[in-house]
Amino acid sequence: MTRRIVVGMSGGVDSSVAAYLLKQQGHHVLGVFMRNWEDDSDDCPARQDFLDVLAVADVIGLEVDAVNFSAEYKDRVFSYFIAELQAGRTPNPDVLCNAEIKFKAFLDFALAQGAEKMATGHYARLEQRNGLTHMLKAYDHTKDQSYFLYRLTQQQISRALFPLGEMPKTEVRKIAHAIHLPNATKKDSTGICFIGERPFRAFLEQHLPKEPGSMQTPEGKTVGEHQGLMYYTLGQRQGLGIGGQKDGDGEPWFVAAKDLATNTLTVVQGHGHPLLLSTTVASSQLNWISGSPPDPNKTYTAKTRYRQSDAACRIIKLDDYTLELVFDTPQWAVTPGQSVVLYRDEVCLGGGVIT
RNA sequence: UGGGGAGUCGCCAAGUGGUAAGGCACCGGAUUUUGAUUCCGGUAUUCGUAGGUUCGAUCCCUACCUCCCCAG
Repeated sequence: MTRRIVVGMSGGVDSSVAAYLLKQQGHHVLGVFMRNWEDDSDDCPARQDFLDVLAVADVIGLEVDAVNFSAEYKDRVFSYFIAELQAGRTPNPDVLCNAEIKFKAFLDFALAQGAEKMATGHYARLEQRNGLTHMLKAYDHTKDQSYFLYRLTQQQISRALFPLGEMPKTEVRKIAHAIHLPNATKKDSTGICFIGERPFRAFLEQHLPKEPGSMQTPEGKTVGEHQGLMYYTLGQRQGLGIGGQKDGDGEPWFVAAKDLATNTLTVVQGHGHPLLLSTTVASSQLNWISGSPPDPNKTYTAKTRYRQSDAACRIIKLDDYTLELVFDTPQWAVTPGQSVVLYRDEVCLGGGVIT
C-alpha cells in the first residue's frame, strides 16, 4: 500500500538509505532536511549537509524540502542544556532533541504535510503488540540508538518508521554503494546533533563563563586547578592535566564529584576507585514508552550512559516521579543529568534522568 | 655561614662507564548522534652549567649554579 511518508534527512548515509528503502517499497516519499542550529561562523556545515541531501534526492528521485527549527531547538533543548550544565549536571541534549524536535516539531510538520508517517535513519525497531507500539533495540546491537529515543510516547512512535532497525550497518553501507549514493562513504556524524563536531570546551565558553577552582583528592589535597565545574563530567579523564605525584601510584586521574558550593572538583586516582562506582541509581522525569510503568517485581537491564553495556538490575522504588534501581554489579561513573534507560530483553521500556 | 643530600621529557621516576625504561600529562588517530570512558600510535641525539679523565660518561673527577635537610 502506498503511503505518504516524510523522511527526516540529515545528509548522512543512514537517513539517505532509509529514504531509498521506503521509496523502493512504493511509498510516496518526501525528504525533509531539518535545520536546528543557526551558526554565526562562516563555514556552516549544515549547508554542505543540505547539498548532500539534494544530491541524494537527485539519485533516488525524491521530492525534498527543508525546515528550520532553530528557534524551537534553542527554546526547548539548548536552554535546558545550558541550565543543566550550570546546575553542575551532564545533560544529554540529543535525548531531548528527539523528544522535542525530531518527534514533535518535525512530526507535526510531517503530519501537516499530509503524511501518514514520518521516518528517520535511527537504529531501533518498532513492533505492534496488543494494540501498543513497542520500541526494541536495533538488530545491529553495535549501532542501537534506542537509548536516545526512550523519551518518546505512544503518540509519537505510532507515527514513526525506522527502516534501518532490522539491518546491520554494513548492509546500509552496501546498499548506499550499490545505488551509487554520493554520500556512500561519508563518515558517520558524531557530536551533539546539530551543534555538530567542534571544540566542545571552546563552544561552552561562549555560553558559560570560566570559573576556575581547585581540583582536590577526597582527602582534601589540592592536585590541580579546574577551569569551571560545568566543563567537566563525572568519569572524565582527559583535560585534567594532573601529572605524576610524589606519593602517587602512576594511575590516571578521573573526575569523581563536583561541589558547587566550594567550586571544587573532586578527582580520584585509578579507574577502579570506589568513588567512581555506584550500585544504586535514582532518577526522575520518567517516561514510559508504553504509557504505563514497568512491573517492579520483574528483573531488567539498564544502561546509565550511552555506549555502556546493559547491566542487570532490579527496581527498588517506583512511583510517578521517581525510579530507583539497584544493579547486580556496580556501575561506573553514574552521572546526574544523564539518562538511565530500562530494558526488558530487547524492549526499551523508557527511563528517566539521573538525579 | 658550617655539615649532609639532590639535580634525567610539563610531572612522577628507572638507569650509576657502553651509547636515555616506564607511568601520568599532553598531542594525533580509532570507536561514538551527549563532554566521556576504552583502544591504538607519537613525544628527551639528551640527562643543572662549564671543564676534565676515558676508545666511550647521565653514570668517575673538578668548579660553579639551584634546591632540600640538619646545624644556627
